This record gives sequence, C-alpha cells and structure tokens, in this order.
Amino acid sequence: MDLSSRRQLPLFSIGIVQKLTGLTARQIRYYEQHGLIHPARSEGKQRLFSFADVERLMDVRSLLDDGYNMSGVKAKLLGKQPDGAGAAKANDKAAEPSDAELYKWLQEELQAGQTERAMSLFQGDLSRLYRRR
DNA sequence: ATTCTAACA
DNA sequence: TGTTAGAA
Repeated sequence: MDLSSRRQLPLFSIGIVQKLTGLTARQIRYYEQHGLIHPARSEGKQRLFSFADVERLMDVRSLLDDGYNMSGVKAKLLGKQPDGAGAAKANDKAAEPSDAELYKWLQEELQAGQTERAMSLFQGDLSRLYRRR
C-alpha cells in the first residue's frame, strides 16, 4: 500500500470535508457536478472523499478566494492550456472566457473525443452560445 | 444524527 | 449559493 494508493482511499464523509475545507455541502456537491472532484460512494450512496479529493477541494477554495469564478477554476484545474491571450488572473470580470476562447477550447475537447466532458463542464458557458429563439 | 436529491415564498 | 422537503 503506497502513498499514491492511500491518497485515493475513500475515507471522509461530506460533514468532515466541510470542516476540512471550509466549503458548504452545497458547494462541494456543486463542484462535483462540474467534474472538479469524483468522490467514491458508500453502499448507501453517501459520498466518501479521499485525501486527494480534499486537496482538490482546497485548491478550488483557494482559487475562488483569489477571485476566480467557476469557469476560471475549471480552466485552471482541468488542464486547459495557456492560450497566449485569455491567460489567467482574477479580480473583477477578467476571469470569464470570451466566446472565442470558449469556441476554441470546445473545439479542442471535441477533437480529443472529450465531448461528454466538454458538455458537462461548460453547460453554463455554452448556453451563452445557443441561438435565442 | 447525517446525508442525499431535487427544487425554489 | 442558501435552504428546505422528504426519503434513506
């Protein structure tokens, strides 16, 4: 049983993780829906978080505290490469990806066969690109 | 007592 | 994001 394995062991209830990360249960479940974490489940369907999950959540907390919004955090955490322009930073509204950046990223994901991931991760942003009826 | 999902006077 | 209802 190496370090890598122990880091992945499903050990904590959402209650513990709330205290460990300072996030609310609502936020933790919300971030899971956005693919930021993938906690295991007990037989009773209750979430079981590993050290890796907790660390991940703490990273999310950190980014949010620095002013990033959901799409900014997702881009930062889920390996979206540094495209010269829409780099990173935080504060005001600089974290929202432009439509051009969105199209570019979406195109890359689709070509890489990650369409399902792209759909779940950017439901919110993509809706911005839908045609208005 | 806790957590889960779904939904919003 | 908060909150809450109803079930597990």
